[in-house]
Amino acid sequence: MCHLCNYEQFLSDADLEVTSHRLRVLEIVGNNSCPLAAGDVCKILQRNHSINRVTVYRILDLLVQHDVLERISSGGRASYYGLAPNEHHKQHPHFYCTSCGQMDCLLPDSISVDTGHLWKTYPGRIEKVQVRIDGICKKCEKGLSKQKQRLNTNLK
Amino acid sequence: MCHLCNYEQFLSDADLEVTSHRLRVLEIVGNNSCPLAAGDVCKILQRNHSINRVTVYRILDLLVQHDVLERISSGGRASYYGLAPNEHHKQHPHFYCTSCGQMDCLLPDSISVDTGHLWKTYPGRIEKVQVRIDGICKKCEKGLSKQKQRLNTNLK
DNA sequence: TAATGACATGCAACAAAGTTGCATGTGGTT
DNA sequence: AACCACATGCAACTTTGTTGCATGTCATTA
Repeated sequence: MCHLCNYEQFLSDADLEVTSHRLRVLEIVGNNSCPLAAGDVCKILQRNHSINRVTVYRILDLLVQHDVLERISSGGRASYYGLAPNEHHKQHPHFYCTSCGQMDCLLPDSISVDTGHLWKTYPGRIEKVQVRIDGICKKCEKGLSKQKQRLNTNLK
Repeated sequence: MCHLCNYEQFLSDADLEVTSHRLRVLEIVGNNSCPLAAGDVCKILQRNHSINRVTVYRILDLLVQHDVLERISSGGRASYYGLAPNEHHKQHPHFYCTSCGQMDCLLPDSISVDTGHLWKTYPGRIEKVQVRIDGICKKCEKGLSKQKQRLNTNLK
């Protein structure tokens, strides 16, 4: 989402050792225009480097725990990852295409949500409010792709 | 969610053959106060009847396709199922407890979402706006349960 | 320099949730 | 009775992720 970010700084600010694997995972997720599934990150990394699938999962978990990345659930089975909201990246909703599995970021204020009442009245602890739009993306509507188009074009 | 519903009617209105398995799956989901995962539906059914896991998945899929049920994605790995919005059941947001996996229904107007602008401007087809609150439910906050409490108490 | 310890990574096996292909059962129609 | 459509069962498979343990790496200390 951003080529201006200093990813090394992100890691050390989060008290994480800076390793090449961690940096690469973070760069791939951070520089991508839309959230990526763990499997996608794997595939992209393995085009040029050798890295174990499990390591990718562990790094993603670690980065989510330390609030560097955000885990975004989709209408499908995989979780997606994007940069966590920070001073340069406002929280925003996402669009999930149920046809090709592509997940897009929407503008932060394309949808307004008022959760004020719930925060005041809900008896448990609220950690995150997630808004997701499901539907069919432009490309799929035009019939440019039937299924999992992203996996065949962007990746692999 | 409702004991006033005529589930047989729901099935035939959706042009679906009424079988005992389908009716039982629909009753279990429909009469439960919160959405259930496919595995939960299985366990509940298998307390009194013999039914194959795959059949439960297929029936749930079928009912979602015919807009009798709604598939609700959680912050976890499983999908949850509840009655689809209809004249007696307004669409509403859900609360997902990341500790015990319990998913609760919130009141339809506990959160207000304005998607008007997006509907007018988004270049694809919007099918569903899903709002989910993630957090820790009351029971878990009180330490009444560590993990997967629901599976140990309500079910099984 | 060698030993130590902390932690990052790799690898194999496992697990949960869901899907697929094919066989069998069932109920209505010819 | 023969046939057909469709519901269900069963085994095997897939995807996504997790766990336990072995190994590698690097900084610190003896």
